[in-house]
Amino acid sequence: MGMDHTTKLHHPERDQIELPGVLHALSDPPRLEIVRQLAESEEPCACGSIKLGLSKSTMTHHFRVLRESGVIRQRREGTSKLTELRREDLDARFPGLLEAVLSSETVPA
Amino acid sequence: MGMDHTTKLHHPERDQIELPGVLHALSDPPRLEIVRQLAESEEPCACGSIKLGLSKSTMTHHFRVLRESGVIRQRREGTSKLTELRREDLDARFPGLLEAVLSSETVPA
DNA sequence: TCAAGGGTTCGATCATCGTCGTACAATCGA
DNA sequence: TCGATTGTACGACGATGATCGAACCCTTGA
Repeated sequence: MGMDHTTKLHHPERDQIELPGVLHALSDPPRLEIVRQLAESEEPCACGSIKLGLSKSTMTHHFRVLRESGVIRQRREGTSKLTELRREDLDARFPGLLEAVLSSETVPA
Repeated sequence: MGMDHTTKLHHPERDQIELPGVLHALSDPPRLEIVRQLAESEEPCACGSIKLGLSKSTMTHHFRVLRESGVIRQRREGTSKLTELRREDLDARFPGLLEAVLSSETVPA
């Protein structure tokens, strides 16, 4: 069976999550949409269940940006990869930020 | 005397302020610092009173990004230009966002 | 053992961005 | 009118970023 459940994926520690990095991660519409979908499901969500009409490699890129900035956490689960929002870490580090971002309209203009 | 007090500078209407644009504007450290300083003074502030060790043209660039994304408002006042945060518009559009951004540490790591 | 599903890596491409220096414009004070 | 102050416009340049296709890897199920 697989060892090392929280597989070798660079996740910053809570203290190392930087505001500019988070804001940059969230400033891209596809990534914002990913985050919204993760927020809605509230449960760890398979990477591939989020479809935005982008290629697989582009999705991998976006998930990496989100992960390395500290917005999401990912772990292997069998053949797929489970993704979830780092709500508690974000709330601890930047109180109110995630909620403010999530509560704004999806397609305002 | 000068006519047209709110001089010809593209400011988006409140309704047209977009979240990705705001997040992108705030994701750059120099711009974040500008916003913090504007928030501290709480009064319209001369462009040039904010010094970050960047060239004039770079500062102009950053002010434009902030203005066109709807984060700040600028108007001519004599020889200089007064800049202020669009607190009310931002709060109306994205409640809690500005406060969350401003209340986070300046140099955390 | 092998095939398939799910993700990653790599290189390429094209766009955007941050920064600068120089030149320019506009306003006010002397 | 002149000069000083203040900010803008214009390229330019290097860095970063978003996107893709193709090749590859890893796990599971047959």
